[in-house]
Amino acid sequence: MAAQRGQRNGVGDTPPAPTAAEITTPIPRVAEVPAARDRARAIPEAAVARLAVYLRVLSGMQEQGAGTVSSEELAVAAGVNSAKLRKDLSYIGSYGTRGVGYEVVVLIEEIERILGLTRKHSVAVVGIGNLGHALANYGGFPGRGFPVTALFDVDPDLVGVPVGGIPVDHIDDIPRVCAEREVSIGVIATPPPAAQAVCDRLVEAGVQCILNFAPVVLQVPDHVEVRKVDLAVELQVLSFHVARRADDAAQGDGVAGMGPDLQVNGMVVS
Amino acid sequence: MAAQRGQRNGVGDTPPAPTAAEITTPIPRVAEVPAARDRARAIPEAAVARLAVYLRVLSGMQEQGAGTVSSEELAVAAGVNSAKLRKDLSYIGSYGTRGVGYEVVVLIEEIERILGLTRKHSVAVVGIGNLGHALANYGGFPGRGFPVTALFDVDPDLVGVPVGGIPVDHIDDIPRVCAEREVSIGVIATPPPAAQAVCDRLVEAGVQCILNFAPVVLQVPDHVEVRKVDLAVELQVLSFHVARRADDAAQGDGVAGMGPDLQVNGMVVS
DNA sequence: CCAACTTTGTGCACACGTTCACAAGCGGTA
DNA sequence: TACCGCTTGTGAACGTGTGCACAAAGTTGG
Ligand SMILES: NC(=O)c1ccc[n+]([C@@H]2O[C@H](COP(=O)([O-])OP(=O)(O)OC[C@H]3O[C@@H](n4cnc5c(N)ncnc54)[C@H](O)[C@@H]3O)[C@@H](O)[C@H]2O)c1
Ligand SMILES: NC(=O)c1ccc[n+]([C@@H]2O[C@H](COP(=O)([O-])OP(=O)(O)OC[C@H]3O[C@@H](n4cnc5c(N)ncnc54)[C@H](O)[C@@H]3O)[C@@H](O)[C@H]2O)c1
Repeated sequence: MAAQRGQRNGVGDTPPAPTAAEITTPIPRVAEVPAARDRARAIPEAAVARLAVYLRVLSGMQEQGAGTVSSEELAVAAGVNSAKLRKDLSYIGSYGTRGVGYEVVVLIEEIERILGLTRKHSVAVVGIGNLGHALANYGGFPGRGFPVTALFDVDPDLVGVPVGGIPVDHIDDIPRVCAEREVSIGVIATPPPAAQAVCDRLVEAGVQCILNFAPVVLQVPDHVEVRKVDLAVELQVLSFHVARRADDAAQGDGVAGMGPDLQVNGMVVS
Repeated sequence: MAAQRGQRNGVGDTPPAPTAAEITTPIPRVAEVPAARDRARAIPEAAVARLAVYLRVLSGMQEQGAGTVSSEELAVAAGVNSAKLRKDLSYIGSYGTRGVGYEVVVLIEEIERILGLTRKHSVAVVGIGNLGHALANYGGFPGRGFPVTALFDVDPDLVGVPVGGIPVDHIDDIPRVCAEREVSIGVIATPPPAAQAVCDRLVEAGVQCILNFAPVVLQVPDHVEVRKVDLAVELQVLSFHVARRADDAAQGDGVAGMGPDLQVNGMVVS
């Protein structure tokens, strides 16, 4: 019976103290980032994900030699509306110049700081099958501050074999290897039945972040952050939209004719 | 001007009628899906994604021979709170029995119907590199109603080679092959610079849903639905949480001692 | 130095999503 | 039949996120 509320009970909610941020901040540090640290707590999850996107776009702009961007330009490039972009940026501070825009370099620095990218985050992949191989071979992570430093599998044929330049270790070595290489993010790419066990091992080894590709709901302690990538769910959501659209069309409403704007792209720059 | 964010603009809003459900619901139902279709429109995006998860969990329960589930059981298994689960289910209709729970079979049927899974959705993968191979070889999709029926690449060495049992076609054949095999979902797994061009080709070929793995913001017409899977963003969001947590620890604030409850994992089953 | 113009940063209202809490409905039992 | 305990379904409160619209702040040109 009963104690079911567990989830919200122990986790999500700010338990008793609504204070959170407006406390006087009793001089935790004289060093830089004075108020910014406090702000970090208040950044909406959705905004964090977008900041990562802005960062990527900004990097591209920097390579093309752009010195400054306006919120409008950046917004268009990132596929969001400019008000939202400015609000997102405001969560991390005020680094723009009114009448001008933002300095690309400054914005990159600040976003990286807020996202914790000033530090390298060592990544371990567990389950070196189809997906694990793809991840291990992918060159895009190290460049963005996420070096893949450890690979694990149970298959004895795989252990010792290097994949993407890194030899596969046996999962029994998770504790030792993760400690040695200071792994901070674990990626689970095992079959679903093995996922929870692997997750438990990673957590025991001190890994605090998990990216899970197995279609399973993982149970973890409060101090561990899990994000899941579930391709089947993505496909099903797409399927839902097709179905909804089909229904709309079947109903034969006036919108069907799609007069409003031709099919160039969903975004209007003006 | 204006139509900038096709995504939200065209869809989400409940136009005029707040009626929705509080009508007396006369005549529960004899003919199917009369009102249900209307409801489909009102299902929050977030709920749709969760319905897909419930569906997976229910399938597992069905295989284990379960006949009925209570919202509480299902909620725990799906990792959500039971009120949310019931609300989500209520969007698709009332298929439970008070005092008892839901019939697993019925729930599966209804969710599949709402998600449009009664129809098969043919999938095409474009870009048969690391990731494309993994996707093509993955056996989990066909079983869930998403048969991968076409593969495309530009690399002449790949064209004609079968991957996961399906021969790779050249991207110039996208229009023909997609039409022949009635592809309804396109998966983009090409390098970022090629993504937009590939997307345009798919759209031109009549594909209405795109799942994009390339870290690029795709521009599409309003009638095309795009979902993106951006692993770099996932990792960066995790990084953000590590950083935030590190800050919290550094601040050594009083919240640490809170001790409302220890609880090993977020969920209490009793 | 001022006026005109540009762009940021944000208060505010609204939309969306989550959670609570309870009446309504059902099965079982006396 | 009448009662009782259990579980659903949902109105309503609440919290989060989005977008508008504008004052503040800067730049440019005269
Ligand atoms: N491949 C895809 O495109 C794809 C798509 C969606 C979801 N997924 C999910 O990702 C996961 C991996 O998929 P895959 O196609 O790479 O599977 P796979 O079978 O190719 O690889 C699984 C790997 O995990 C290893 N393994 C098994 N048990 C293990 C354990 N206890 N500890 C460590 N390693 C173990 C196996 O030896 C194997 O190398 C699955 O959960 C799958 O559902 C994969
Ligand atoms: N591999 C991963 O784990 C991973 C992780 C995150 C993101 N991604 C993204 O997924 C995409 C694919 O990654 P990958 O590792 O498989 O890359 P890859 O280089 O291994 O494969 C890319 C494939 O696309 C093909 N290609 C190139 N241009 C094409 C075009 N115009 N039309 C069709 N095909 C074309 C290439 O021939 C190649 O086979 C990239 O955008 C990458 O950023 C991959």
